[in-house]
Amino acid sequence: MPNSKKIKASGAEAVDYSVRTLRRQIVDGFHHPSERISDFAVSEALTISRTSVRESFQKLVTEGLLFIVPNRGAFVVERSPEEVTELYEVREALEVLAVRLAIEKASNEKLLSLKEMLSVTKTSMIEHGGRYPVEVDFHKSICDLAENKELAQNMELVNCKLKIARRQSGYIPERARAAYGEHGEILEAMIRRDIPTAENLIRKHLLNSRASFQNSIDAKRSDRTSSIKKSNKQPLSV
Amino acid sequence: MPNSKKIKASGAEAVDYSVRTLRRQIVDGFHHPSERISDFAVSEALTISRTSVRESFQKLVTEGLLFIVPNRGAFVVERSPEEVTELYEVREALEVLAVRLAIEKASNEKLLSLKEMLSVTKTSMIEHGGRYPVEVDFHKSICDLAENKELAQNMELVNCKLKIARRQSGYIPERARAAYGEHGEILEAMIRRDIPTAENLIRKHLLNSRASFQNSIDAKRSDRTSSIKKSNKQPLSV
DNA sequence: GACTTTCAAATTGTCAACAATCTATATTGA
DNA sequence: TCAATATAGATTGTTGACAATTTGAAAGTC
Repeated sequence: MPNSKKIKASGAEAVDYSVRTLRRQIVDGFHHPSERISDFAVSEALTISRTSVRESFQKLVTEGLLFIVPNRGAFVVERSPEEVTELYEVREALEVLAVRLAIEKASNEKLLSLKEMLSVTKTSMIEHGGRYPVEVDFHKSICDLAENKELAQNMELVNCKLKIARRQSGYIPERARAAYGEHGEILEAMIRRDIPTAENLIRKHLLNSRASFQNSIDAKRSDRTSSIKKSNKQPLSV
Repeated sequence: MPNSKKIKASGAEAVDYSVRTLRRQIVDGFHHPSERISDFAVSEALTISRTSVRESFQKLVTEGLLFIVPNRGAFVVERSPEEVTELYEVREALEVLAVRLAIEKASNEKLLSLKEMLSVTKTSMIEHGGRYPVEVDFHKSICDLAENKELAQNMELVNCKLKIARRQSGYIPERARAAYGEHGEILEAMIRRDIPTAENLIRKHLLNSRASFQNSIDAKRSDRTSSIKKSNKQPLSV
């Protein structure tokens, strides 16, 4: 278990420390779905008490990343293809709302600065050999412009779950490039304050993302017999 | 503190017991917004350990019902009018999705049985002197028909938060009657499999609900000086 | 009298230990 | 050899206790 920080959090932060560490480890694929996570092991790794770890387990259960079987322990949630479809359905509803609110609320300056950021991202993408840097999250930016914390929280949870599911598929450079183009189109519609077009575009964008993801899963499944280890690379929010 | 059940939950259920009890108490208004809840007091009332109560606090924080100030304790979340607006915006997105999915998935039998239930509810409403019985939740039924657990979970959390906020307003019989009529119209459109109309109707319905709620709040605020205690009645999901 | 300082009671954050439960190995019997 | 049982080890669920922090009243100062 990688302890990026062994520094014990002072005050009331042991639980928070545990939550942050475990969430990152699960999202980054250090703990794979259906794996059991021992509270004792975590408490030793983070040098905090089991009590704090168990409190963090409860938070992660509510976030939908873990489930607890009584007297058996905590396990990383594994999602069926049907559940991934459900996640995409909810995500679409939330993202469409985000786009609409962002159009209604965001100033021209903010939209143009996002466009500028997108352009920088494109350059950066070329430099990284076609790799779309995750730290610049287009969808997160839109959500911020929507200025709705409830929406942000719901989107965060849904996208976190999707990110975990998406780890099964590898990184697809063509899809990342296509996604960049689609982001640009959506933003152009937003700058024109054209709500219907922007909503349609984000719907199509998410449909493409979903199709690419599910194709990739199906492809992986067909050559499951090969012993090639699954990619450890970071999946994207595209 | 009312202990509806003093029976100690066996196995790994102490936390769950605490979560259910506290959630109900908060939603039912036994604990008002901004009130501090002492883990020690709860542990004594439920005859379980503080550890279990504290684990349940973490769950309720993630659900958005509590917030924790380090070394100060847990407090019931209080929502500003702006945050209520945010909740309604997200609720609308989720409910519209629920209606669409329900139209796509539900059988005629299920829709007609819901219509039947609505009719029974109307009769029951008249018997109860215009009081819309909460146990029959139209919106929850639609959500069940949508067959999307992720959606159900998000809606549950959002509606739970709205229920708490709505406690500030009293029960408005006229609104309940109007809501009943609107529910009927929505259902008729669903039976006709008319997605656009059903979506428009649910949007209008939620807009009306929101307007009624906010008017009621404003009215209450204007005669805040009167010492009449706020109603302890159960608010509705209309 | 108003304002700071001190200090004790109360509450929270954390921990280590005990009891209950599960798991996996070893043993027994056919 | 295989299945069923017994048992020891490991893991979880729960508890009470200790340390750290906050609160609020009492005492002291200007």
